[in-house]
Amino acid sequence: MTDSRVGPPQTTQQYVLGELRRAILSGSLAPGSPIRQDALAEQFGVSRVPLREALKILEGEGQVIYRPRRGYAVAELALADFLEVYRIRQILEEEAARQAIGRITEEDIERLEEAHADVVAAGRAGEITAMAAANRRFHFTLIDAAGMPRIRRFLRILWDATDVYRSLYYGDAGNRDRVDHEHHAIIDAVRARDADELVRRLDEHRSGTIETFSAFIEGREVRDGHH
Amino acid sequence: MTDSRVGPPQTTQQYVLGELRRAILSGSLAPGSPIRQDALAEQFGVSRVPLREALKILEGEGQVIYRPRRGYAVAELALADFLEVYRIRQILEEEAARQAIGRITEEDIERLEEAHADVVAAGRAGEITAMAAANRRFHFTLIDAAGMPRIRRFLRILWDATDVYRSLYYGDAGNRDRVDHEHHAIIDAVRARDADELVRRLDEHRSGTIETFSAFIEGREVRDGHH
DNA sequence: AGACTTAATATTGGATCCAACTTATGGAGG
DNA sequence: CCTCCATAAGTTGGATCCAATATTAAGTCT
Repeated sequence: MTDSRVGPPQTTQQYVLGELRRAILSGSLAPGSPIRQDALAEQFGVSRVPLREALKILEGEGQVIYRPRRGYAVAELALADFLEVYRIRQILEEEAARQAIGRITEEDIERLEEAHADVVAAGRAGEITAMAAANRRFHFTLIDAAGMPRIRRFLRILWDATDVYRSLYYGDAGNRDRVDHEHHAIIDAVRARDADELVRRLDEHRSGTIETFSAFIEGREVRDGHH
Repeated sequence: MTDSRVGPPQTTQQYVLGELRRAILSGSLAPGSPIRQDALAEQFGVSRVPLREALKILEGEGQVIYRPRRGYAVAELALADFLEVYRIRQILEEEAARQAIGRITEEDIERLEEAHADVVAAGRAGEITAMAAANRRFHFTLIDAAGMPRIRRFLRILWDATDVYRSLYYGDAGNRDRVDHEHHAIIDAVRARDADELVRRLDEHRSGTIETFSAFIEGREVRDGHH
């Protein structure tokens, strides 16, 4: 997803990192559950050393929580955390969009349209995971055009933090149509090199997911008694 | 290993992480230089395992660069990187400041003044390191008041990225006076609960350092022939 | 002399082992 | 029945060891 390029023989820690991301995303490592290093390492067929280094990366991204001598646990997103993530995304994506408008090339825009076509195709096929992946490619094509590597990194972390919930949104067919329209509007704004319009469209695009996620997380918090 | 530390018994990786930060900050690990794990581990009196975990954290923060099978090297800041860091700081610190204005307590403001007093005192004593530390406490008191942990984390990373150069700025007595005035203006804006004014003052405060650093980094790049 | 091969040396990556600490378990006493 | 303490089991943290790869040095051939 992030760096799943093939070719150079991967190190074990990179492999484990990928598996961990997948496990967290798929929910087989549920939010809040402790991570037993021995069991996981055996499951992955590796020793604990590369597992621990991968966990350190995830800790830095806030995907897992670490307490010395107590070990790691999968992070849980409280509603407040979730809203903060989206607020920061709004701020940083605005900056990235404005930078991108002045630098984006015709090829980038083609990639944008390709990614969007993949989103629609995956949506029709009902392949939620592929849809989420294409959606991410769509948005990061724009973000990459800004040429700001640190913003890019932060945004990747923020996207990862809420990725667990993304399938929720795409599961609904109505939302899929909505995404279709909104992506079109985004592409149009890019074509027109209209930064203000682009930012407006991006905000609009985000607002839909915020509502869906907020409702879900709030429900979960009430259920689990996080008060 | 000398256990001359206070508080909860630290793990070795935390100790090593602190030492690494110090070494990078002080320049004894110079930007661009490769990190020989064996030598460093011996120097710190530990094995390579905790060292590597600490390096993974620094990699996540962008303080070191990692290439599989080639090892780690201390990161170098190109001018473009530097400007990006400050641009992101401007954006995120504006958000933090606006949130803080509505939530900051009288005690927080007292802490702000205390930290500033420490800045001035250290400045007079010519203790650059202490001055930088107090300055950081000053700014993060404000940032903490925003109650946005992710913004806080990002800002810490951004501050760390440029900390190597900070002593440069504080070395100059004129800059020290300038900081004194600007901090006062910031505190006044907080007291008045004037968010717009606060953001203006923060921007102004940042602009001074940008000039100093830019000139320095540009000079270094020309010297070292970074194209 | 320079380019290419091949051997040596250095360095990183990962596995195993042991120590230190934390959490769970089982009594003993109130 | 509950609390407190001691013990046992489980888990993490770190050191050492070995394998895999990268880098440097030496040698060979044109």
